[in-house]
Amino acid sequence: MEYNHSEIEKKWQKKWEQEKSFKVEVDKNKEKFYMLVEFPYPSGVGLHVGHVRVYTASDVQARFKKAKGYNVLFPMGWDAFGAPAEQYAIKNHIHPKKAVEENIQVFKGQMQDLGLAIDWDREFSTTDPEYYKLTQWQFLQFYKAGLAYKAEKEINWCPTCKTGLSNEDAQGGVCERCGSQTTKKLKNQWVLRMSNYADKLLDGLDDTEFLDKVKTAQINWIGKSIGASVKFKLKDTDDDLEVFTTRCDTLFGVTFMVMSPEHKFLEKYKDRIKNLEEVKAYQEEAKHKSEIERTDMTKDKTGVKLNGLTAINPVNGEEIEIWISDYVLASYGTGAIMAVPAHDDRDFAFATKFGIPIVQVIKEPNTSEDTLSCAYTGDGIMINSGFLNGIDKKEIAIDKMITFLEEKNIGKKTVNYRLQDWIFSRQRFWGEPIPMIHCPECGWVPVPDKDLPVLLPDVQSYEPTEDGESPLANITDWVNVKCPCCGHDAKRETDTMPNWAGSSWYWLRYMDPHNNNAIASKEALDYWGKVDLYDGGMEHATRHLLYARFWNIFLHEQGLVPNSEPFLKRISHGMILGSNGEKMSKSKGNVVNPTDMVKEYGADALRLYEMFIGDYSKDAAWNENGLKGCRKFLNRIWNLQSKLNANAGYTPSLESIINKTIKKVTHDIETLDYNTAVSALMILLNEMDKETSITKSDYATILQLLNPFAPHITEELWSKYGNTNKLLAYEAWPTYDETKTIDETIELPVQVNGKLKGTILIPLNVEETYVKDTVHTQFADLLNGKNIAKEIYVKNKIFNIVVK
RNA sequence: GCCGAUGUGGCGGAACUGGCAGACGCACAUGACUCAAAAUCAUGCGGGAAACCAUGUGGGUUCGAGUCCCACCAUCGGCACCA
Repeated sequence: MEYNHSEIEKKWQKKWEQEKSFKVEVDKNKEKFYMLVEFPYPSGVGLHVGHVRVYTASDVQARFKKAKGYNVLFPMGWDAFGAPAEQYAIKNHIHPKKAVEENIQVFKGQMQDLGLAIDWDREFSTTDPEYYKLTQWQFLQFYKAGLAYKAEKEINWCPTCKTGLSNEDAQGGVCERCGSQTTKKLKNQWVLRMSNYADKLLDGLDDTEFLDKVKTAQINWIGKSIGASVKFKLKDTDDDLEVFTTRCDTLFGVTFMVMSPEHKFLEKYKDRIKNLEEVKAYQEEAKHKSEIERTDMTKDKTGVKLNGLTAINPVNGEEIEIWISDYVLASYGTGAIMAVPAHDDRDFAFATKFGIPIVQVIKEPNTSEDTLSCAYTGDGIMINSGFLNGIDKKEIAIDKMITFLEEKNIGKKTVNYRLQDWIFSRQRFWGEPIPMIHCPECGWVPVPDKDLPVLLPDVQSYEPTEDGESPLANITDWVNVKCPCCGHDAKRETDTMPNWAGSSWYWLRYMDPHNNNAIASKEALDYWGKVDLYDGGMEHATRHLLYARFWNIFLHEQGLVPNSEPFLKRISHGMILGSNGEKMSKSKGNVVNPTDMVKEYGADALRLYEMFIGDYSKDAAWNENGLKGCRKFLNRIWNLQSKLNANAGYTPSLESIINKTIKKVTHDIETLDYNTAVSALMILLNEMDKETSITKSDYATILQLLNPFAPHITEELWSKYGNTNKLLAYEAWPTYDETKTIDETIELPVQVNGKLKGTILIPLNVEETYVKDTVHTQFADLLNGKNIAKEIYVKNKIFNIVVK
């Protein structure tokens, strides 16, 4: 017999809503648990079955922790600024605000159909003026702390989106919004000083329980590297050409230097450069290359020698030629390097191509000194290196060189980071306006707090402009204002914030979402504290997660939030792939719509299936037959009601398996092993089905254990057969008796030479002689005429006989 | 190139600190019910006639290895002309 899922699911969803079953308030008598899942962009296409997996897993945690007695905060909201909403609006010729409203309704409806235990009273969108007022206010705190500045910067530029991008948004030279190749463009930008926080972002990881791969991704992105800065005198000038190196021990092997094509000395000393035309041509060429072309390692090295400029090696006074090449990046270190071709692959390739001398300073073991067919980068004895000669450990040589450089004041120990400041300006319409005003008299002036929020104006066209200006720049009514300082005519900043701004503090807002005066009340911030469990995709490991931590560390320093680190534990989930094992996409025709699945099989079956589909952290391919199987399981749970008898307590023959299952499901939910938790429930059902009848207690327990996965059907059956009149959603999690999870008789495997020959039944913890006798009796045939060399008994585990 | 992860039946996947490999589900096969089909229920289901052989490949440690060690192969992910 099948149950009517639509009827039951609607019934309980309505009940939970009416009773506000999942509404939560600060309650200091209870321990809190904050379950956070990344809030979605409400795009036009609706929920993906991948969302269902993540939200269900979070919901299982939320319901489970609630049943365990925690005060659970499980909120949801909308990250609605940024590309998807804007693209959808442009395509459908509606205002982004309207598009967002429509899409939120679709998303929310789909989430409610899943029966998620969300406190909807805490819902908000990053595009709500009440919310972005506070985003703007926080930007101003960065500004006032000297951490937001406007600067002419070489930035990543997406020619398709016509907007600037941060380094994080242009990873690998590809625009995160549209996938186009990015180029470099010099632009006046708002920037946040995130690089000042590199060490704090690294050290803070120790206070988290992030997955190792998440930590590693962040550590790689921050890219801390310890070395030395060294000054090379520019011959016949007062300037030094400063470089950063991690191998200052090879300083005697420097035979040339390389500046990036953007280096400022090229402009400063253009009069001295004799081949300026050639240099200019090279600079121009570099400028027009995309990031991908520039960083393509397979291409040949290119470069131009600067005629008329030379440097002096500070350790031996030798004159060194200077080149420019695009393999040196303007954005890292000092934008110039000392080249040691004997011991660096890139420098070696460059020197070989252009016929520059190569001086070996580290002796490669077991070779003669003059056979260098490629750069040698290993350990060896220092040679041709003056006071370093004979040292055979690079650490010692480096230390000695740093001491020398510092004594002579020509260099010092330096730390460099790959992490750069956060380019915070976007030339797009659909984002938070940056609340700054430019006055010809006063310069940049922050919008006073009382004038926040700076609302987005209603406009005719929100398409990006050709000239790289924000679409807001054309709206003169909006742009022209009086200076808040002196009253002079002034202009608003027309750039908007990146979509990462709104998501950089949203978890704080959930704590107290209707507070008109502050991010959240002190009471709420103190009580809810850190997010206990934060679920999100790996694609955010070096973007959202880095920005959010940076933002929170800053707020903490300002005394605005109690913790420096916002998230205790970060986990990531695998994707749901199409049935062909490929990523779901319209063009591949393998998209599964969760709404169709809910209609046909029910939300409970869909939830259960997505929890059962496989290891939560790994990708899994969709298989509708698997979903059918889970629906079948729920039908069998439903039909179990026909087997109920009037006996009290657990059925004796089921007592052990019930206790074991409570233990396993509890453990597996805690360790996020949802698939094995579901499997344990299936095993329990199979056992119950074998009985001719079961008790109400038997039934009640399996319903409770199943409840986090399939909340509707269990709630319905609980209302008929449960132990209490309360909703199952309010019931405490079942407990188990450890002694009842232990079997008194065990089946012991018996091996001969490590190969399984059979099993014997023995009482638990029985003495070894008994086991030995039993084995010898039961396996007499096998042992007959054999020479027993050794017998190994591992208590209650195995009996192994070694024969010759 | 560096760092990390993964590799188990036809498929998704189980297997705690080394101790019965393949739990659970799907698919498949046979049977029951049915005029028939679907649904449901029951049984079987890694290979091999068997001894045995099987957890990417080749070695090793061990009474015993999916699990530990060494080498390699493959796939995926992160970083990458980062000095």
